[in-house]
Formats: sequence, C-alpha cells, structure tokens
Amino acid sequence: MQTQTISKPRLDRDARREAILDVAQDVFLEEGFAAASMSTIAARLGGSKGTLYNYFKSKDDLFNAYVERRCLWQSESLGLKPGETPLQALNRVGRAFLAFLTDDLTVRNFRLVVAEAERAPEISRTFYEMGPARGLERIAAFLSELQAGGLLDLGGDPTGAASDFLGLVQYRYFKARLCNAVSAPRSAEIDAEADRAVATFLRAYGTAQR
Amino acid sequence: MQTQTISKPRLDRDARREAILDVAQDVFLEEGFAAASMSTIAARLGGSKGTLYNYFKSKDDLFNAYVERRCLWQSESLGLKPGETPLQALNRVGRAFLAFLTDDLTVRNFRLVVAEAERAPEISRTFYEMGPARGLERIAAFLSELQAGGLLDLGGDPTGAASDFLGLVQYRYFKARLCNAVSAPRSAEIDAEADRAVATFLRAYGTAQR
Amino acid sequence: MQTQTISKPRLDRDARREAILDVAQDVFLEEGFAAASMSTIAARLGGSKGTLYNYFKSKDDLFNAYVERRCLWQSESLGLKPGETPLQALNRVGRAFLAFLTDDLTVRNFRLVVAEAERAPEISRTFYEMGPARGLERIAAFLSELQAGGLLDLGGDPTGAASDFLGLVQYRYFKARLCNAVSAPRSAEIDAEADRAVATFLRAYGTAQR
Amino acid sequence: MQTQTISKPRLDRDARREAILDVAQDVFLEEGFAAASMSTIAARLGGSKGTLYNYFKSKDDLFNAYVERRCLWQSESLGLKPGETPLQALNRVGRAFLAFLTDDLTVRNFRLVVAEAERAPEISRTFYEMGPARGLERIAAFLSELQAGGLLDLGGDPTGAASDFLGLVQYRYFKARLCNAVSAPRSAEIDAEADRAVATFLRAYGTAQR
DNA sequence: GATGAATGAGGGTTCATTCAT
DNA sequence: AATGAATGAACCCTCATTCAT
Repeated sequence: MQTQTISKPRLDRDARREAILDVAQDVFLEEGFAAASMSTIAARLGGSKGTLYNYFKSKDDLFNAYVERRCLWQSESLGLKPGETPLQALNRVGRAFLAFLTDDLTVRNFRLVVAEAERAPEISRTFYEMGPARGLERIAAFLSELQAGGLLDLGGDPTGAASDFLGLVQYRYFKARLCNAVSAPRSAEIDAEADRAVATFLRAYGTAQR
Repeated sequence: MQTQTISKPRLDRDARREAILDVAQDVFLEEGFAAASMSTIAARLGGSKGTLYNYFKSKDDLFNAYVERRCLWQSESLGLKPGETPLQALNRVGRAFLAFLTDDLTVRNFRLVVAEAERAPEISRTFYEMGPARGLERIAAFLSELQAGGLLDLGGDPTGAASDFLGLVQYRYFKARLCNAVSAPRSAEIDAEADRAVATFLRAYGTAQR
Repeated sequence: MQTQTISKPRLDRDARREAILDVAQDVFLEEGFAAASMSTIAARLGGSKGTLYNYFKSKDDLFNAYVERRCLWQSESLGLKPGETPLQALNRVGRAFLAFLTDDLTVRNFRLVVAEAERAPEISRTFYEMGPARGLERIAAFLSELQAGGLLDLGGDPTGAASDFLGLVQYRYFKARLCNAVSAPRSAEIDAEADRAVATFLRAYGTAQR
Repeated sequence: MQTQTISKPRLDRDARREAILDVAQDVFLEEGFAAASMSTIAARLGGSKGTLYNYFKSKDDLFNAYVERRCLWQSESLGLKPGETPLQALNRVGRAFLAFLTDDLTVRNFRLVVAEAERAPEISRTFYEMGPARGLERIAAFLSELQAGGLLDLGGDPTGAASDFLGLVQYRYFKARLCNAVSAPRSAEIDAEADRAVATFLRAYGTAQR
C-alpha cells in the first residue's frame, strides 16, 4: 500500500495529463485557440476547471504542451525497404507524404499553429523546425540514398532537390485543403497525383540509365 | 457647390468605409480574427464603436468585407512582355510569384484566412477560388503561351505543369514564412531560389532546342 | 402662394406628428416601451431619427404624447337611446363595456401603461383618471338615469353601484386577457357573460317592480 | 464535521440562489424586466456579474425563476374556521382577498408579469393559471361550502358566483392601484369596501333565511 | 490533488441622443 | 424642417484565472 500511494499518483498524474491533452487537442482543432474555452475543455474532460490549472498553468501553457506533443508524434521511418527498387521507394514515399499532408488531422493542426504564428511566434517556429524542417532533411537524406543507388543525380544539392520533390508532390492539394476548398482526396487521387509529381521529378533529377 | 452637397457625403461615406477597412486589416492581421476586438479597431480609428456598427453590421460582416477587398486586389498582368525572350519571361514570373508569396502582407493574410477556415468555410473557400486557384489558371495560360513559343512541352497538361511550377518555386519559403520560421527573404534570395526552381522546371518541361 | 407657405406647413406638421404617433403606437404596443427603439419607429415611418426628435424631444415625451392621445379617444355616448327600455339599455351597456375591455387594442394598451406605472407614475395616473375613472362616473350617471326610470334602487351610492356593475361585468375575462391566458372572446361569449353579470346586478340592485 | 463538508456547500448554493432571487425581485419590481440590468442586480447583491451567471444562465432564466417562486408562495387556506358563522367567514375572506390584492407586492408583481405578457406569453399564462385562476376555483369551493351551510344559493354556477364575488370585491381598488392612481388603502378602507361588496353579493346570492 | 464558486475585465452589440450639413 | 453619421454609455454575456474548501 505504500508503493501504491507513492507510485500510483505519479502514473495517474501523467495519464491525467495525457487525457487533458487529448481533450484539448480535440477542442483546439475544432474551435481554434482563441475560441476554445477552458470551460469547454474541462467539461468534456468531466473534470473541473481548477484541475486544469493544476496541470497547466495557463491556457497558453496548455497550447504549448499540445503543440509539443504533436511534434513528437510524426516520426515514421523513411528509407529503402528490403526488396524494393529505388523507383518503388520514391513512389511510396511520395504517396505517403501526400497522404499525410492532406489528412484531416494534419491540415487542421497546421491551421491551428499557423493561426497563432503572429501571437506566439516561438510556438509556430518550433512546430516548423520539428515538423516540416525535419521532414525536409529526412527527404534529402532519403534522396541521397537513392542517388547512391544510381536512380538520381541531385546535382550536389540534396536539400534543394528535396524541396523540389516536396513542392511537386503537395502543391495541388495542400493549399486547397488548408482553405477548405476541397475535401480530403481519396487514396486513388492521392496516388495519381503523387505518381505524376514523381514523374516530373524524375525528368528533372533522374539519371539517363533509370 | 451643388455637386459638393450631393457628392461629398457619398464620397465621405465610402472613404470612411475604406478607412475602417484599413484599420481593421491591420488589427486582423496582427491579432487574428478572434483576438481582434471591435474596441481596438474603433480606438485605432479614433472613432467610437457605434460608428463601426453604422458601417458594418457585425464583426463577421467586417471580416467578410475585409476578405472581399483583399480578393479584388491581386490582379497583375502576366504574359510575355515586348522584347522579352520566353526564358526571361519565365524567370521574371517565377521571381514575381515568389516575391508576392513571401511578402509580409500575403503571408499574414493567408494565416488569417486559414485560421478561420473551420469556423467560416465559405470565406476561406472564396479566398482560395479568387486567389490561389485563379493564380494557377493564369500560370497555366502563361505556360501554354511559352509552349507556343517553343520553350516548353507541357505534355498536354498545362494545369499540372503550372502546379509543378508553383510547387517548385514556393516550397522552400512559403511554409517557413507561414510559421514565422524565417523572415521575409531579401530580393537576392528570392531571385536565387526562383531561378533554381525555374532551372529544375526546365529540366522537366523544357524542349530540347531551348 | 403666401397662404400656402404659411398654412400648409402648419397642417403638414400636425399631420406628420399624427403619423409619427400612429407608428409609435404600433411599435409600443408590440414591443413595450423599453424594448421599442427610436430607430425602429423612424424606420417604419420611413423617416430619419433626427426628424423624430424634431417633433418629440425624447422617447419619454413621445410616450407621453401617445398616452395622452389614447385618452382623448374613448368617448362614446352612454345613456338611454330612444325607444329602448331601461333593461335593454343596461344589457347594451354591459355588452359594450365588456367588448371594449377585452378588445386587443385595449388590453395591449393597458399592459403598456401599467408596465410603466413604476417608472412614470404620472402617466399611468393620468391614464387612469382619463379612462377608467371617467368611465366609472359615466356609468354611475347612467345608472342614476335608470334609477330615475324605476328599474334600479342604488341605495344612495351610485358610484358604489357603478363599481359593482363594472366589477361583475369584467372580472371573468379582463385579468385573463391581460395575462394572455385567453384570446379575445367572440361576440356570443361576450354577450353571454355580460348578460349573466347584468342578471346578478339586477338581483342586487333591481327594484321589486322590474 | 462530515455532514458539514457535505451539506454546507449545498445549503450555501441554495441560500445564495435565494438571495439572488430576493435581490432580483426587488430590482424587477422597481424597474421592470427590460429596464432592470444584470449589473444593477449584481451590484446590489454585492457580487459580480459572473456569479449571477453561475446561478442563472440568462436574464430570461432569472426572470422565469422569479416568477416561478412567486407562484409557489400564494397559498393560504380558505374555508370555514371553527366557531365562525358563514357570514363572518364570507366577510373575512372578502377582506383578506382585497387586502392581498391591493398589497404593494401583489400590485407590482402583477404589473411586472403583465408587462411581459406580449414578449413572454407562457410566463404570464402560467402566472394566471397558478394565481388568479386557482384563486377563483378556491373561492368557488368556499362559496359552495357556504351554500351547503344554507347562507347562499349559487344557482348551480359556483364559478360564476365566485367570479361575481371577486369582481365586486376588487373593482374599486385594483385597477387604480395598478395605475398608481391611489396608494395602498389602509385597513379600515379595505374592510369598508369589502363589507360593502359582500353586502351586494348577499343581495344577489343570499338565501331568504339569512 | 480536486473542486467549483467567485471574480472582474473585456467581449460584441444596441440605442437614445446630438449636430453639422 | 429633414437628414443620417457620430457618439459613448450601457447592455447582456463569456472567460481565464484564483482560491477556500
């Protein structure tokens, strides 16, 4: 019972914190930072407002914690998979990237962070460094790997090539998604668009022998 | 003096309306829609809140008017200029587009509209149709013109090519700008990045004879 | 033309004043004093708010004028009509009184005046003196006339008898109407109730020979 | 002490609610619903506006609660008391009824409810059903009791007789009180008027043997 | 640690009134 | 005499935050 009283609260506290962040995420994504109210979050949580302030010292603090947690999430492994040709890998990554970017959660989260960029610059900057910037680096590394495999010639600028790759893949849908001008594309649409972008990319960066 | 007494009020009213929108734009861009308060706008205007409501029947109405006015602005002429080679034109357009997109006003306005996409979907959708969507079409038309001049081979999909062009040109800076991760690039940086993107584009879409 | 310029404005001014009062009456009756707005009245009038203030120096003033005008209206002639027996006259007056009291306009006007009795005691007091109090006197005089005809014996207190008469006639419907608990009674209902009240009244005040 | 920690908040909350209603009643009665402001109520309460909204979700809600509480109050027992003759009982009830009706609180409350009859018909209707309508029924039952005792002959229409009784008793003062045309009658005046009305009533409904 | 009542500043909005034209 | 833009006080209501229990 001693261990209980010592260890259990600790676990409980972390779990409770996570639960709060889960609810906060929902509310923030649905209503935006300013329109979201601590009352709403507390009510959905089934707890009291006071409790919220036991875990996060302010609404801003809660928002910070939410963004930080979001950033820790996005970490799938890139890189060639066994038994995959470089071309197949490029197509797979293009599709995965586009699917991720057009996903509802991604889009709404992006809106949320961008909305607060003026008011809370550090937050959006952190988000950018942890998210898009790291993604670009990982794509650059991935493309270098493909270059080593002979598929590509990046011309000595892997980051530039990565930027081009991502630009090609996402332009058609991302802005439109942000603006609510289109709903989330279905899988087939994503594949078609990604494949088209990869084809363009290969015309610009592919080696003759591909 | 007769024309005065007749026309002056009319002009005054329109001018006042514009002045209000100017101030509202500043406040909206700085604080976002939700955080912006009618009190702040009235105070900066040097008038009373009541006056605001003589011109716009609600905060939403004011925001709508702001977005509408923004949409009417962006309409420069594209197309080949006299004495310009197709290649020069492509470079010029690429630079102009990137300069526009990374401009402070553009970025902050984009943030603002996107922030309200969940709450007011029609507004952001309209913005998208009037802004990015029309821009894409105009670029597509422009590229077709260059194709006619022999510089490009769009492979029968001018819109796809336009999307690729814009994706290549903007990816490096736009997201970063949105997230406040970088300040507005200087002219030289814009030119370098645009030129690089154009080079990539030409490797993918240029004809042999270029 | 001189008479025109002199006399016409005078007429116009009175007519305009009446028109304003007509509109104000509608709005006051519909919304109550506090909820009625000068803007609404001006808008319905098709004029500007400034004009309103040219005719009435405040909202209270307008309300005063409305109540005063209302009081001047109610003045039908009571008294025996030629070829009518005293009993017939009593029944006729009872019915007329009840019809008047349960009429929509009467009820809503009563509500309106009573609502402001705390805030503006003189107004409701004036209304009472001009309306119900004078009505009571006229009924007393009327009953005295019938007494002279031998139908009634008022026991030396015509006002008391008049009060009893009116109390008997109106109790069933008036409060309920004020409270919106019943809609305006139809003619047959009014007649039946008035006749019943008259019968009671005659049992209390009728002479043996009736 | 356990009961304290459990029951005290509960009592406090109810007590606070009652205190708010007490203050709200004062303010509503003095200024009317529309003119009463939540700020005034909060200030008189010595609390903040926010607290008001913790107990009542809107001004309308507060008003509803006030009316409901008023309705629960008025419930004295009628009926013959031991050692009382029927005639004494009738006089007693007449006086009590008139005293109640001309009481300041009754009059002002009536004004208040009637004032909102157009805007909130359900409220005034409920008030009527709970108050005057039930009062009428109780008087009818009371009169029937007296009839059984041989004092009265209601002619088979107890409700009609009750209506007559109440009409006779109240007409002289009630309207005048509503209109602020007279101040609350003193006890002697009330008794005299009630006795007079009872005498009239007995002439109309009394049996020969009384 | 959890609660939820209390706070008070501030939100958007309305409105009677004024005044220059 | 008529207009209608301008005002600013006041309205109802919300909310992030605090604190006694």
